[in-house]
Amino acid sequence: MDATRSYPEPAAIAPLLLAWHDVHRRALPWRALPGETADPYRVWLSEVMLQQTTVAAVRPRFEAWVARWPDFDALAAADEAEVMAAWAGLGYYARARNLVAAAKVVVAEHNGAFPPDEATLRTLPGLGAYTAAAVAAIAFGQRAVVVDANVERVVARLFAIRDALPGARVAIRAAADRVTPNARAGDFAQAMMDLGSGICTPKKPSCLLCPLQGECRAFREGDPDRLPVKAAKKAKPQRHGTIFWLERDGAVWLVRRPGKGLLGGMRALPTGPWADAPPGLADAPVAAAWELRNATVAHGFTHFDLQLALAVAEGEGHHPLNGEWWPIDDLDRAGLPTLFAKAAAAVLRRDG
DNA sequence: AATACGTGGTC
DNA sequence: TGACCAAGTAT
Repeated sequence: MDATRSYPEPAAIAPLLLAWHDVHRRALPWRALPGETADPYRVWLSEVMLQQTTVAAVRPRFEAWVARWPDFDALAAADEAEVMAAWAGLGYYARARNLVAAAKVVVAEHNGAFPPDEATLRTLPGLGAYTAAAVAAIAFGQRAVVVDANVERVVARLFAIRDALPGARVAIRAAADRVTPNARAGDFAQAMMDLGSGICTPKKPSCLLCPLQGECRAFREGDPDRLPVKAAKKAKPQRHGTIFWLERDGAVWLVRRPGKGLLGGMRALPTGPWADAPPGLADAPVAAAWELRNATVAHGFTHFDLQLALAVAEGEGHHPLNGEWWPIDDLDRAGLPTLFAKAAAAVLRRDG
C-alpha cells in the first residue's frame, strides 16, 4: 500500500476495467461484436427485459421477441394483447406496456429512431435514470453515469461506502461519476456490470480474480462482502384469494385484468380482491355450482404472499360479461402470469 | 421517501 | 429450503 495517495485512485479504474473487459467480455445476444455498433432497439429491449431479471431468464425471451418484433415500427404496430402474452412469466408487466408506448412515441415523434441523448431518452415511458443512461452509453457512446445494482455494489466496495442503501445512493452515484471515463462509455458500463455479476458478487466475491483489487478500499479493509449495507426488509403480509375455474366444452373462461396495478393488462383467471382471510366463494364472477377444491396454491409477490383457493364449476348456460372461452389444450398460449399458470396446473392435476 | 410492482435462480 | 437477489420505474 502506498500511503502517499488515496484509495481508490479514480482515474486508474477505467483503464484497468476496460483492459479486463477486452479479455473477459461476455457474448450476449443483444451485444455488438467488438468494434461494431449496437442496435439501439436491441440495447433498449435488453435493458428493459433485464430490469430486476436475470440474464438466464432474459436470453430466450429476447431472441423470441426480436424475431417477432424486430424494430420500433413493428413494436409500435403490434397487437397489445399479443405483446402482453409474450411477456407472460417475466413479471413487472408495466415494462411490456411501456415498451409499446415508447415505441409509439419513437415512431410518432422521433422519426422512428431513438433520440441519442440521455435527457430525451429519459422522457420516454419506462426509461428511468438507469435505462436512459445505459442506452445513451451502450447504443450511442455517450458518456453517462450508469448505475444499477451491480455498479452500486462495485462502487460501494471500491470506495468503502458504508452508509446503508438507499441513503448511500447519492454518495455511490457521485463516486461512480468520478470513475466513469469519457471514452468507451458503453464498454465501461457493461464492464462494471459484468464485474458485478461475475466477480464482485453479493456473496463470496472473487477478489483474487478482480482487476480492481489493488484499488479496492473494502478489500484493503478486509470486508468487501459486507458492502453495500442494506436496510432491513419488512415482513411480507399474507393475503388470500380464490381462483374461479369455469369450464365448458374443453374451454376455460379467461378475463383480462385492468390495465394498471398488479398483473395489469394480463389475461387471467377470474378472481376476487385479495383479502386478509380466505374469501371462499365470495366474489364469484357468475352464479354457478362452485365447488371449492381442497388444495390451495401459494405464490409469493415482492410485497406480499398469496394463498389461493381453487373453485371449479361447469359453465353450461353461463355467459360471463367479459373475457373469452379459451381452449384448455391451448392454455400455454394464453400468456397467463405465473400465478394463474400455477393455479391452472393445480386444477388440471385435479389436486384436492 | 416510501411503496407498488413478479418471477426464477441460487445457495 | 427459505432467504436473498436481479442490468429499476412510476408515483
